[in-house]
Amino acid sequence: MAEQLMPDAFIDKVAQRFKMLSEPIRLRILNQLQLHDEMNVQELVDAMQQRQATVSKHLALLTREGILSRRKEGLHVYYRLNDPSIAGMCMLVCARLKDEAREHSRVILAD
Amino acid sequence: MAEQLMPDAFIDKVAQRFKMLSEPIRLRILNQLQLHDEMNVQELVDAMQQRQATVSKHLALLTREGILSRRKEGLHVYYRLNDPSIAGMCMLVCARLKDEAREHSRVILAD
DNA sequence: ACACTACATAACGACGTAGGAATATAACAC
DNA sequence: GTGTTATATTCCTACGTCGTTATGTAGTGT
Repeated sequence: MAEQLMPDAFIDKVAQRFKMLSEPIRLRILNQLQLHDEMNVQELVDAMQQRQATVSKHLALLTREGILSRRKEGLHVYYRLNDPSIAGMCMLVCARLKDEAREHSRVILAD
Repeated sequence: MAEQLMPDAFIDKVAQRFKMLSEPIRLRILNQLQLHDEMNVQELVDAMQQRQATVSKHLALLTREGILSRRKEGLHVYYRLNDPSIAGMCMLVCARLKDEAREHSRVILAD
């Protein structure tokens, strides 16, 4: 008999963590921060093509969740990735999506 | 320079996948299906303590997303986990949450 | 045919959260 | 102090999705 995926007591927190990763703009922010170790808000605003308020709000969410760290330096605030599990999660999902795509095309071709 | 977490073209699909995992009730369904390989709707309704319509809708979402598979047998419909990446994702998140909790208590104790 | 069961779906209201505009706050320069 | 810049926050509206209720549909049995 297989074990549980997660303890019942963790379910709400796990759901919350996944929710933080369920917005494309937040994933794009994480993607940027993976490329450039550290970025300030304006740099992210430029990269995201989104309003400063919008970016700031997502940064606040990700930081409260522990996914980003925040470092203030003068007028600027620098963010960086603070969750070593993120990379693995994204890799897992991407690999799975590729598998699905491959499987799907195989089925299509089999017709 | 680190690589991207995911290709830009995948971002929307990755976000969608995470969104499917961002509801406690859906995680509880996945947890049940991990324990009992295959369950029909009524069995899941009983385990979830939720209305049949509610459970059916979440099952439909997870199935359309490719996370569950569906097998009809007479009047009953049996669902099972169909995404081998789910277990790894949940493990990663849970491990991370535990790390955070440990780190947090360390900080607290250090005061 | 009718009745019953298991499940799916539609219509509805409630709530959460996204983005936009405006405003507040903080740090610097003068 | 005033002014300016970088960032955070508040208020608002719009939209998505949750759960509930009611109804539809498919399969079985008589």
